[in-house]
Amino acid sequence: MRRVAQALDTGPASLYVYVANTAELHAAVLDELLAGLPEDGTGPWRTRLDVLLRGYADLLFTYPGLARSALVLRPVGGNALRLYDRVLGLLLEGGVPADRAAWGVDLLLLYVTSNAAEHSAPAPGDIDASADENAKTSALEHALRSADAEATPHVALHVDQLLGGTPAERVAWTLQVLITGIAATPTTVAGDS
Amino acid sequence: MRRVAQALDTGPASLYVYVANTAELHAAVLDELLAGLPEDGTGPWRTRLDVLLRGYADLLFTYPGLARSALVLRPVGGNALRLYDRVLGLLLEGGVPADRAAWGVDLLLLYVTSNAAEHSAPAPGDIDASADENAKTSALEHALRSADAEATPHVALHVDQLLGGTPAERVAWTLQVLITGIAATPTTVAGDS
DNA sequence: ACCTGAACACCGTTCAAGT
DNA sequence: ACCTGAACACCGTTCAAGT
Repeated sequence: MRRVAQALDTGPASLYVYVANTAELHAAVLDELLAGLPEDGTGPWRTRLDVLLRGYADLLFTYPGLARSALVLRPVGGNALRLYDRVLGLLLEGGVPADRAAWGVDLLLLYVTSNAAEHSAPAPGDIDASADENAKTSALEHALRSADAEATPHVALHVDQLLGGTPAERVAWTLQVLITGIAATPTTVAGDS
Repeated sequence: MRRVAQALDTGPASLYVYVANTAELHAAVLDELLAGLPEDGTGPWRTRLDVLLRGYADLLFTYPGLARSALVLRPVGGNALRLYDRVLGLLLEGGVPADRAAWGVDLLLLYVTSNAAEHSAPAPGDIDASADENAKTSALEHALRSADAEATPHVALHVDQLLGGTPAERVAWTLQVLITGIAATPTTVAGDS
């Protein structure tokens, strides 16, 4: 709030004329940015869904603070609704039954959002995000590699696979997992399909 | 930090003798709490996996601040490793190929963590979390119900399904989606299976 | 050597006082 | 009626000074 106010050459109190709190400000900024998502192209639905979700992911990676905000307070602005609609539309185009597709939208966007939030340094010391990222990765790697084979036999046996793959490979795999699972798993709710 | 220090009848500076920062303190507390997860029982692996993940979810729902911390800084303490090991072991027991199971552990725990973080009020005004929860739900419901049928036709057509299901039903469905997808989706990495 | 009081550098939010 | 300076009530972290 204080930084935004400063950029607008006023005091932080002035912002409260337009937004109720920081969460609302974040939501408004995010919805504005969502207008910049690439338009739908041509090609198979699966590819277009990938492009759309990656576009959203890129946006959230660029502004990790917004990813954290979007996680606790779901975006409900006009552009966010259009994003939901596009994801839902693509799943339906792919032949996913409506009830599964409806719940699946939530899951896909939750994954993209939380993945972006996860790979983000905590807000304050935002000076060197990639150094922080490396520190986190090597802390995890060290913990897994020095795992006790007695206490955690499966981890010890499969360290290389636990740590394997590039971030891009893992994201691609995870999206495939989600879409496959969504298409294959009936909901408990009766309804059209 | 200040609250913890006060509970220990000292100043906040004293804590920095034992931890480097707030993130480390959170990680230590979480790992301590993870020791209280229920032991593995008997029955089909799928049920035991559900019980384990729900136990973790309950813990994170009880301390939403820890869920947010665990999201940005992965737990790597001894008890966290045991949790990874148990989840990995159960997937392997279920016949999931090792490479998929290894990546799947990450995804399952990310989902549980981010779901807990999502359903948590922002830290400061933690007075009435359920009121905040209701406000968020009705804001989402209102946004979806008043969706423009022109701009977002799929959303307009499937509002009831988008909003349908109890939280418990959605969690159960999502876990099924994840496990189904994990078991069915080959990784891009060559290796044992 | 180990601990800590006090200060530093921030936050978001409120409200009385201004125009 | 609309805007905002200044204050309030917090944070996490540092470091010089104490024991």
